[in-house]
Amino acid sequence: MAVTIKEVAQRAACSIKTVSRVVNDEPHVKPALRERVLNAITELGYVPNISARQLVQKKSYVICILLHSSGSFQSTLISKVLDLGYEGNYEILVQTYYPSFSRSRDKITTLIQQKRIDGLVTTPPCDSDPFLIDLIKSSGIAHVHIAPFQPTGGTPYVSAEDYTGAYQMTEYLIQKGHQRIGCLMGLRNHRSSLDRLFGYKAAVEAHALPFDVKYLVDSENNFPGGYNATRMLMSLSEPPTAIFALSDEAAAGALYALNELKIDVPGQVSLAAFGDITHSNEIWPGISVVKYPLEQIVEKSVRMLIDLVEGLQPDERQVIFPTKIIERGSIRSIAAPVRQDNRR
Amino acid sequence: MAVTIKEVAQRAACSIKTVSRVVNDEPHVKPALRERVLNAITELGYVPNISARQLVQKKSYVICILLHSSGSFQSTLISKVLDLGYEGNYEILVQTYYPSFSRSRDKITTLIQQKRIDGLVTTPPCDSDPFLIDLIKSSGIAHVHIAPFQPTGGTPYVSAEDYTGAYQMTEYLIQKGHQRIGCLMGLRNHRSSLDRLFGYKAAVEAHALPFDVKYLVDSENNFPGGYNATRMLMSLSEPPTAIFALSDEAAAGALYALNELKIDVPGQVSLAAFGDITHSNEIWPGISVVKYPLEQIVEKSVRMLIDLVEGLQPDERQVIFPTKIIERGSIRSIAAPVRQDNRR
DNA sequence: TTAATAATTGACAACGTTGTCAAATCAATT
DNA sequence: AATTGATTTGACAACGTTGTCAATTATTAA
Repeated sequence: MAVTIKEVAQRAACSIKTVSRVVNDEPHVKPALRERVLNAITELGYVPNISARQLVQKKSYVICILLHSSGSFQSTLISKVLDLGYEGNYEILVQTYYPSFSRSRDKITTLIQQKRIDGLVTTPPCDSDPFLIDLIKSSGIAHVHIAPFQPTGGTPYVSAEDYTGAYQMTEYLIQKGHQRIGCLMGLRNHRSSLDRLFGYKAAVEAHALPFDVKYLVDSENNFPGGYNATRMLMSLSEPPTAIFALSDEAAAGALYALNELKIDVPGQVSLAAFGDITHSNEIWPGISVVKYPLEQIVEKSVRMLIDLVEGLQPDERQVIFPTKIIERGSIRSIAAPVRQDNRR
Repeated sequence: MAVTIKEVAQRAACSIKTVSRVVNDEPHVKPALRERVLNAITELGYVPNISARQLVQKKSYVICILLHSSGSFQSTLISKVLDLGYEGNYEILVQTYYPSFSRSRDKITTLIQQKRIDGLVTTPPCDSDPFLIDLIKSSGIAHVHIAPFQPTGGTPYVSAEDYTGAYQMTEYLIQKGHQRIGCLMGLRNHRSSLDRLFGYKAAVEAHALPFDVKYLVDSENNFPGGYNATRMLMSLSEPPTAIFALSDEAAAGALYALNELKIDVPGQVSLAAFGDITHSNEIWPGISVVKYPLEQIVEKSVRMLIDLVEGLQPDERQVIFPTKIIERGSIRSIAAPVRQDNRR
């Protein structure tokens, strides 16, 4: 049915190897012959059979990106990855991975063993699963990792300035006169969230503000988390004048809670967020954010992985993208009140 | 490096063909020998090479689902699809497709020509691209289609009761005493939205209410669309007492607009939506909806596709799932006012 | 027991490509 | 013109499976 390399060779009156060379842009074919082969290819509508190539090259030309679950972070990531699928020879297989879930483990094991994938990009918290890390190590499959640290020594990774970004936003709030800054932090087992928290804390301390644990509220990185944490913050005897949510979703919950409490933003309370990953500006217009450059991170990690798969040593093995503050009007300057404590 | 079928055969002292039979659960192997082969397989850690199998069977064991762009509909769909990837022999390749975009066309053409995919699930509006439909037809690739009609005669499809669901919700609102029901409709080239609109219209007319075009507002299926349309509706001299948004995102925009206008939901205006696709109940708690069974649809369409790929004629070629109304408290009964017109 | 039939097993040729290496051709130098 | 060396080309063996069909063995019927 399908046209094979043999038929092309016949038509171009040369050997199949020559056709192969032309198809793969290898040198050592004279222009005239190359032309003849190219013509034969178009005339016959020849398309190389990938399975045969895979068989002999022991390569699947499929790379895989592992995700934990699907939320807004994931959906942005996925859409970026899917668009990368337009490039090059590689198909991109997206697969969910739930740590300690045996079906996840079986699936990824099979994918690797059957050589259906040449490489793997992981995102937290997948990389904290020892089984997965062991599997990757022992199989020797190419691996790049999206997160602010190395799960296994020396694994290349791509990340953003979580610490610095949070530090800068906190400092910015302080410079606007805020002294009581509530912080909606994410889960403690998520390294990015932790780094952001450290950045917040460092900025507060650097400016000799009282670091008060009561302004630090645990909250999952989602809407109800931000909602509940904000209700709690605003019920304090000395409520914060600014709230810094370490995720988009928590910020959305915070905004909702403030609306409900008839607290004007930014009139009465300023709001800042870390993320801007979802189309948050469309859904919740006007929240000032530290932009997390997810799209750049995803693109870079895939490109690094392809380099690794192709045996090129990437020039960088750790890439950290800068963050930046985007002002959208949810932060207001307030007159700095007289400092109460911390004056020695 | 990797263990091959040959080595297993050697160890089990039989032919490679016998090993193949055991691996593929074919008959005609005596229990004792089968046992021996199975042992050899575990002892050596043998895993069949998929590329070789692909080569000889002319089958990729990858199926593809095409999407237009990434939004919340897409993200739910994707996460469902990704979880289906835990089953069976097929990997699922998710690929964006933008009608009339040449890179999209090249990509899908290549995927099909290189036999990297065995089958294809399409979602609107991809299926309205004549190039894609032609390609699918001429290549003869297996195809299932998520939408309320057939783009090409006889293509199997999976869908939901868009018309009936909208009819029922509208009727429900009417029974609650509402006579002026605003409708935020989606784009007119999206067949599902159209069907919903027809359902709304039919219900209004069936109850002898005045069908007034001013209550029918164009709005893209997103937040700003719903926001703007609602502002417009509420500025009418006789604003609606209920708003029916034909998508989740538009409903979110509507709720935001109503909040901004200090209009209580459901105290002053009732709100209903069609969708519940996103985790809308978490993000915008309490909107009453017609549930669109996206997850069932996706699962069914993939299973149908696999059946088609395997040459099984699926028993159903059109599957339409029912919708249902979920009350979450955004709809209020109002005393039926005296009918003004329509009394003859 | 023998013949006929059914079940089991294996030898070997595909599948369509790329890698290896030898042969053939060409260009450059003596 | 002969020799050398580089370039171009091709023959053929992988790659690891499954499909075909023949050979073998077991089972049944006469």
